[in-house]
Amino acid sequence: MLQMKMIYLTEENIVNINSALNELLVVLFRDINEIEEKAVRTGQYKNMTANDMHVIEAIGINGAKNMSAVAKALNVTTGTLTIAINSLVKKNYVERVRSEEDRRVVLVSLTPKGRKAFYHHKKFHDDMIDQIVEQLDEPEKAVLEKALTTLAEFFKNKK
Amino acid sequence: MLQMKMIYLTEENIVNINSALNELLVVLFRDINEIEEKAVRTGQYKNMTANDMHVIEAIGINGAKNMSAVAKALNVTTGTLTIAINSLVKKNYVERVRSEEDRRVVLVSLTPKGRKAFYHHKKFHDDMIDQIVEQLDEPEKAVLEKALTTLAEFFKNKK
DNA sequence: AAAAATAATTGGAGTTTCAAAGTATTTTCA
DNA sequence: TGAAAATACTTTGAAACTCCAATTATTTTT
Repeated sequence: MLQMKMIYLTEENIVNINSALNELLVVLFRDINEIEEKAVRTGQYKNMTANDMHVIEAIGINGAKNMSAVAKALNVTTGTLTIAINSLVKKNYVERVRSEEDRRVVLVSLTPKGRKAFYHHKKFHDDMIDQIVEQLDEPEKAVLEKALTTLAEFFKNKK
Repeated sequence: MLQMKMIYLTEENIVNINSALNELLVVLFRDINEIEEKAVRTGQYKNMTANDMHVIEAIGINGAKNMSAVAKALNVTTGTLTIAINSLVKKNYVERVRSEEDRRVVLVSLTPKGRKAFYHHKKFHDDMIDQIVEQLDEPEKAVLEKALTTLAEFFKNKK
């Protein structure tokens, strides 16, 4: 497969692109989480908080994880996670069992309801990406990937 | 000015781009706010929370704004904003004066210290955009803008 | 064994949030 | 004009989330 792409730019276009980019990124930064939360907290997931979603995402659907690992992934203390898990267990999104191999360890995993919530959240991401990607041809996707990689790199350095 | 760009893609590249894009966006979404907060809370701004930054950004540097307008811009109740402003006044980032024209109205504006914080935060955004933009040529910037516009559009529909 | 280390929970204190009630002021209109 | 309604903001009370430090239970080290 082979593609060729030509883009013609005027001076005026170029001047505007930088400030447009700036504005877009600022808006996205400011609203991203809020919008995601609103989009995900619908229907049967009304009683899930943004925090609940993050914890569910961190536990994931690949079997049980211990508290320390999940807390580390979320960048919170285990004390904080204990409280979050208490609430998720009460709401029946998460199951909590003590490890047989090491009785100090507590393993958390998603219940069927928790897994459904996980996929519901994932769908938001997938839809978003689909919508972006379907507007772009392959060379454009390659460019976007490059830009996002740069962005990710910028963040990694700041961390 | 005129530019011409050619990109050749193999089948394999194309398959990987979608999943790479997906992963990048997910990572950016998850970490954006946390990283921004860490990047901004340095040196003399150590005692500023992410919340403080948002309020300072919403007040801006173009004169005083009343509480309702700022609360609306931030998508919080005025009660919530009152508490945030209490803290910012105590920390000397914000000044609060009652309007002479309408004594019900409270006007908030940034102190010199608040304006410095505003520019400090702005610098983070500017640096980030510079770093991305300097890696891209003009046609590439146009593609990035297109993708971000799509993303912003996606959000607007979800709101 | 006793001491040290590890994993998680608990308790206390501080923020941030909202909804609802309260206060002060201005506008409406009868 | 002056009572009622509307507006702008603050306060209060309750819930959610956070951390740090203390505690409990268990395992590892020496």
